Amino acid sequence: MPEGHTLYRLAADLSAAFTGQRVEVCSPQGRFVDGAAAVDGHTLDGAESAGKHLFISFDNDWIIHVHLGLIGGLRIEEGRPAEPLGAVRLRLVGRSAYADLRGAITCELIDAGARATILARLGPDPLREDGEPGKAFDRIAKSRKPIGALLMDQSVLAGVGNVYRAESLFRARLNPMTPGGKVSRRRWDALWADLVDLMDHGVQTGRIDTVRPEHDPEAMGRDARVDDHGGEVYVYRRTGQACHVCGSRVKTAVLEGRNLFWCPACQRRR
DNA sequence: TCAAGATGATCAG
DNA sequence: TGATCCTCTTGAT
Repeated sequence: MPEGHTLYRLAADLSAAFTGQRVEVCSPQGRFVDGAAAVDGHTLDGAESAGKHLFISFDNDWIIHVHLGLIGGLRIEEGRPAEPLGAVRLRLVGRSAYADLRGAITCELIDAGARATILARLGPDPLREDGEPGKAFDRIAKSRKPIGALLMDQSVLAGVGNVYRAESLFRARLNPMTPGGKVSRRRWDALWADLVDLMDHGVQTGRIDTVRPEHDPEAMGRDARVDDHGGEVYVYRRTGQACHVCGSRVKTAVLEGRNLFWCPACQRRR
């Protein structure tokens, strides 16, 4: 379930659970044995996220770089570690908690230089205080690609995934196929501010709620849907159902290899 | 029991 | 653009 807010939360939770502790590091699955051995028994200095990337730093200058991809997951549990269940790529064991990583697309050992290279590839992250929306706008304004594709491009904007893409565009009443160059600076700034707000809420609650009483009291309770991912949404995975706002049927199409959802009436192309 | 799909990204052609 | 990788859950058979 990883979009940027998930990684941000994980970094905070990992830091809270393990920072300053000597941790046991292993790879029960066997696919990260050498990397785990390089930091096993060392003190964990902290964890941070950037977009959908997670960096776990150790006192011997090695960093574990994790990208969960579509299906990866990292769970932190209290107490002594249980027998590993399933394919646990990486396990961290601290004084009173342990963490298991499964299904990640990337789990590798890197140094500070490689970390800097990864960060340099990423666009601004709405969750980071140093995120500069103007940098993303420079790319968007020059592009003829649809805004629905640009939002998913991590070199344009880091941390936004398929749910935030669909929902933020709906809330902006912006058609996903609108070319980047046709999006005004004013609309982009509003979209960015909304993403900051939505993703910050995601960090606080651990779920993606975009239909919220303070934003849209009328939509709440009318036909609000709690999606399987655990949040209340306007269009995401609501194909064929009535739009909460206008009643039109929510449409879907594949864009950038992922399912895109939008309301053809509220997000009419201008 | 098996196949499909899922909040992602990369690489070859 | 399509194939591929990673794991788990859900729904069809």
